[in-house]
Amino acid sequence: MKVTKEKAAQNRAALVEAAARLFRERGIDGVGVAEISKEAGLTHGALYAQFSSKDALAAEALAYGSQRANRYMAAVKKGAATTLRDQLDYYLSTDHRDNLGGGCAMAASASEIARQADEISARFSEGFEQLVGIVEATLGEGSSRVGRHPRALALVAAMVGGVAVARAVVKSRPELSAEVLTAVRRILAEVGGEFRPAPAGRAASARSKPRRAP
Amino acid sequence: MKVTKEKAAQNRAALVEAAARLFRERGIDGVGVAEISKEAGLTHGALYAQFSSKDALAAEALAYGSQRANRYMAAVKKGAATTLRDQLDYYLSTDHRDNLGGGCAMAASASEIARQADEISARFSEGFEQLVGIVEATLGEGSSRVGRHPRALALVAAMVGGVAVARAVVKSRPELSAEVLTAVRRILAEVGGEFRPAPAGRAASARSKPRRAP
DNA sequence: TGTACATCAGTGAACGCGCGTTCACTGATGTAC
DNA sequence: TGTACATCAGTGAACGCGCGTTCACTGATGTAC
Repeated sequence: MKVTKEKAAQNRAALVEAAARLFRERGIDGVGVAEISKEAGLTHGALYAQFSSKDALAAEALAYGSQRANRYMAAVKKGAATTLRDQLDYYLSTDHRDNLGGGCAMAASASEIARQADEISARFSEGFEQLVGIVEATLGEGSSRVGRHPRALALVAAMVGGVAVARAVVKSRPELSAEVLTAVRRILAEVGGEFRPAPAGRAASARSKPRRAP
Repeated sequence: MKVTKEKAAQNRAALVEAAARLFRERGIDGVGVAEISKEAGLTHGALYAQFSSKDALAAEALAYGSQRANRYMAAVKKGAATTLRDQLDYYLSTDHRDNLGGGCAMAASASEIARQADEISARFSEGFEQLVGIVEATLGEGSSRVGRHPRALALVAAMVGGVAVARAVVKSRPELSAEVLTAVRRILAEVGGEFRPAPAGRAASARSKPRRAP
């Protein structure tokens, strides 16, 4: 039966929300349209009244999830300016690692996206660029020879890889998983320019090495 | 009909090789046992004479693929010692990005592994640690406060993330994909200690910033 | 405001299909004598 | 070395199952008059 426009919009939103969570938890190919519909309190027929295909829903769910997660990243620290350190502490935390369904969609699906429909990978690219912009805004000057924008690209790619790897190894090697998160967090803080090595002195002349020949 | 032990071993190897390639190209859930068997010149029944399940084959295929790929990484530069730069140039190349089936199994499957059977994620962890060891062996001293081992953990996680992200965005944003590879390559070379910023001078006093307060 | 009716979101049965796995069977291998 | 036979890798039909998608139908909504 027909429902009010308002109710129909609510149903559509419920489908997107359920899909966003389930796809992150179990992958796009790992969840069926029946389960998504049921989770949203509907039948699978209703899904096809709202979306032309499962792929179309997946694309919208990815865009929705990215918006939501990126908004969170942009304001991790409540009531004060968010720094790169705050972002890294959240993104590369065990909490985020263990929260598949509620975390970053890119970390949850990075290596699967290449095999998905074009509309899905296009939404991934948009979410990625948006997160790069958010991270870039917090970058310090640092000591790197690499500019801010490419540094932000590398940071986000490394953050995605860090969480994906930490999730992949956590079942068999939980300590290794935590070490990966910590290592990536520390290295990226240095790259981002918040930590900087002491410029000289620091009992370090024995450590200094001649610069690599070209 | 029965075949010689030698032929049976060849058939088993052909199954593992076909599975390793196909799983990397299309994901473990994206390839059926029928296709793997056909690719190896057998029927799916033969697969079950060699392996107890698809998951068991996937675990062995992942181990096989990791061995193969890591052996390559350990000796990228032919006829001379392989440096970190050689490894980064290969791993973060467009060639590697575009060679799903022949490249690193971790980059191809990182975000899917968390959802797979325990035996599969255990093989991932082993391959990851092995690659960390290979990369660690080429690390320079660098200017980082972070030790060699955690630096190697972060490097490999970032390499995996860089290739996974580059693959995810290449269909919709090929230039962005190339930029990601280049950015990650340059940043990781710095982290690895092969590039180091000029310690002082270099028309840089205006660039230097006071160290962050604790 | 009241009535008539076209619209269309949602239902649920049905579609063809490919999945992983099982199993009775085949027949060359390789062992026991 | 020659013969008898148990082994078992591989075949191919069949299994139940869940998948994405379609479609005839329902009935409250919302519009036209």
